[in-house]
Amino acid sequence: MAMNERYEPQAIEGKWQTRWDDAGVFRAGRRPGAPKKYVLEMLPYPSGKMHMGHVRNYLLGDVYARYFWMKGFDVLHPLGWDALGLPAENAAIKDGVHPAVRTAENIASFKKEVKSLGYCYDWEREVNTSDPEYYRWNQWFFIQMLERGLVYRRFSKVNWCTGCHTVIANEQVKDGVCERCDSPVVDKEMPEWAFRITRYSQDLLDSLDTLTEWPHRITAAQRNWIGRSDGAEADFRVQGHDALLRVFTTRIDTLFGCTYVVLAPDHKLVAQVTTPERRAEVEAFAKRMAAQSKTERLGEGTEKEGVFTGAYAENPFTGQAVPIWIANFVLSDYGTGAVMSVPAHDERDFAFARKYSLPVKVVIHPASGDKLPPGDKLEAAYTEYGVLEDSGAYTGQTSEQARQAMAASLEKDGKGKATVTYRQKDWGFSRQRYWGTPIPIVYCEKCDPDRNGLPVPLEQLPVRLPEIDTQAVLTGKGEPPLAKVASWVNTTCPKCGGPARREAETMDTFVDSCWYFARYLSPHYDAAPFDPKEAQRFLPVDIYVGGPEHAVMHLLYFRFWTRVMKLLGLSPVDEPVKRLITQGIVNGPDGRKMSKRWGNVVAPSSIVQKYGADTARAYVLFAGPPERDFDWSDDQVEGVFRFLKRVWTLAATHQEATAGATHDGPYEGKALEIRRAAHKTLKRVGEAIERLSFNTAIAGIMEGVNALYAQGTPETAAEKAAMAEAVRLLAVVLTPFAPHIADEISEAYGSKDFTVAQAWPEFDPALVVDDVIPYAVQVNGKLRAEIRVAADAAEADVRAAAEADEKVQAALAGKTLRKFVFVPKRLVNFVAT
RNA sequence: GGGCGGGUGGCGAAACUGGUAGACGCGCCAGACUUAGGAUCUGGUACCGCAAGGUGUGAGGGUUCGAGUCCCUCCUCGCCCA
Repeated sequence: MAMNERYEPQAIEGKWQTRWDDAGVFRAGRRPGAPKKYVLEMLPYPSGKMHMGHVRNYLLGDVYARYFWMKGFDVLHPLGWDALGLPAENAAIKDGVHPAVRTAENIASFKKEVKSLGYCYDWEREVNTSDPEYYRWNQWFFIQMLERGLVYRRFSKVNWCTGCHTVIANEQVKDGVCERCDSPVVDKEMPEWAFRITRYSQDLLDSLDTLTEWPHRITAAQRNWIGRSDGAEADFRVQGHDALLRVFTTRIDTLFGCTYVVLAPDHKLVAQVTTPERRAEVEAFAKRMAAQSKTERLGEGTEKEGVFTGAYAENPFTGQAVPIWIANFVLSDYGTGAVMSVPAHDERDFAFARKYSLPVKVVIHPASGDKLPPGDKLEAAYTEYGVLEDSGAYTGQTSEQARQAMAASLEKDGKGKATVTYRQKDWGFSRQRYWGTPIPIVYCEKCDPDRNGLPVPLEQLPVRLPEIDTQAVLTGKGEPPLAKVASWVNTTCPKCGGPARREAETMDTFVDSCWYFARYLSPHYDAAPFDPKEAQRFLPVDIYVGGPEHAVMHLLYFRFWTRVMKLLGLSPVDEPVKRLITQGIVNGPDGRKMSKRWGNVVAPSSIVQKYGADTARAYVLFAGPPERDFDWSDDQVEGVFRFLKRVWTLAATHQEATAGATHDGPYEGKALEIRRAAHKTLKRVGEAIERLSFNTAIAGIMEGVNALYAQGTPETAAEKAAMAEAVRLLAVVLTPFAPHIADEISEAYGSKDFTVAQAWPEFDPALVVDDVIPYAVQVNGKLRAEIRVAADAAEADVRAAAEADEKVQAALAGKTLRKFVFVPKRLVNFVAT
């Protein structure tokens, strides 16, 4: 069929999307004998409208998925919906629309937009986390984990968001406010359910070393978040009491410099050891601290403060008595909730000691250079490692030696030991919300008087969310919404059959995204969360694309869950993802984050409408490297559109004349140049894709198109055949970036198959090397001339050609040659004085 | 404060293991075709200079025949963690 003269994306894109769908070209499993690739983008929360961040995210995966199809792999590239969660419920509180209704609407419109960009998803595998057939497996995992001690109920201080009226995770607290709604977060004592992720802290840490294809910043963030710290515990005897005070320190080598110890205000020994005359002040202080949040207590500008308890503790090595204080900067849930203070060698302790006139004793000196002044003259804490002084038997040892020796000695005497602590805490996942996975637990007063909770029997899963009167139940206030649904919350005990109550809390939605990547393997499987046979075939994910903001939440939780799935015998892999790609942000044209507030939002739909999906795709990829942020530019979009028009015009111009052109003999002259341009482009684009350099891949195609234009109209049969081949190859290399125009051109040039179903051809090595190449000629490192010589010219020939150049001769005149540098196929350098 | 990234033309950016800095695109300038063009095509475009030539990758030093790239000191912007 003859191509239209004008490039009209609107006229072709919908057609190809329908054809791809109808033919099912993107269905995984079509090539059972071929090696697989699993390409995945992070599960989207379906807001009504797609934004550019989504477009970019899915494109990065899409380029790979298409490229891998063409490379002959069996590709799994699915998409689904993170459909439970707060935004839909918050909206319901405002306008009374049931979250399920709103979510369904949002998914429908979001999906329509996704489809308009021509992504190559296998829609047969779409999953929706709000479907009971999905969340029943959250419940199933919960029960399996409960049986294995990986889920437990605890009574603890939780982060309570005053805006969302729910508990949120540590990771969701930013600067003391909720990252979702910016409301203040306060500490609240509540019972909650938690995953024992800390059982895997060390493994999650060690295994980071195997994630060699993850961005360094992400593994670094996880390492930091897990926060392993190697330290020691030491017991101080409390004078006048039969009590030991256990402190945690990372600097046991400074123990001889300890001049006081500090307890967390809520440490359990405080009440016991405080002397009667200090009691009033200590209690008042503790009460004040209890009312403050963690961030208030530890915030940047917060003054260190504390009070003396009146009690004394004995240094386990020297027996020396030091006062016991309580202070705001010691937290009960880190380490042992008690620290030994060594003001000479810790900044915080130093500031505290100076404020309250406590003694400062120097016990570490720098390994080289001047010694420190005595404690009372010290101007700042010396916190580096060094050599011990005034430290009994350890004097003269280095910090490193003393850390080992002192911890060993404590352990031998039963006064302490070397320990490892982690900053990472267990993952509290109870949420006082409706639109989440019901926690499959019932409370029976008869069978379970301690209210530990009884698991719902597996055969009764899923525990479905009840139908509700939205306005009556979702008020945003008070007890968990499900507690108000009497017909649901009142149930029978699975053990005795008597009356019981259901757990009214729901799960954090991060649970959903922990294992969705495995559900895609067999989205309708009903014997387990997924089919282990498929896991053997498709796991791990080969390429995972998403935002770097998920460095420590989702990406840590789902690594944890991967371990659970292995433990349960479902999956064979240790890590979920081989290669992680974190994409940069698409900012507005003004350089600010796209936001309604700034009025700088560029809607993907408007770009698709005006220029077509191919332009939107190619522009977003051309704008810069995947990991980097970029500012939207309307002018650059125009430029990319212009490029696609050039591609179209090139193809349309030569279509008729080259149709059926064949040539058997060798190619020469213009025909050869056309073939060279095409094969060089093929090589360059393939290499750029492998390197994740999509912007230069597109630049390479642009160069190829420019080179073909420069060749003008093909005249001979050889030229026509070469041009037809070149246009077909152009369609091939365009496929990952601009698949619609690629298929349209390919079809017009006689192809019977989708470009994505064709093989990515091998370039002809003979066509990508030039016969004559330029050499740079330098004299003393400065460029003086450029010469063109045969590509296979020997050093002597290149040198002779270089010496023959006038400019080189001028530069060398009157000088003595000291050295000659020859870099094959690059440059020569005359070093002369 | 700690960790991690970045600083290259008027702008977005290229430059594989040290080897012609600025590919490709935008913008701008000129020309062609046009009644016209903000369509399209062709050419030019780092800076200074008429030119020869010189200078240039945040600043300063170093290693090297040769440094955007490696080493040291510093400035600056961004993100994450405190």
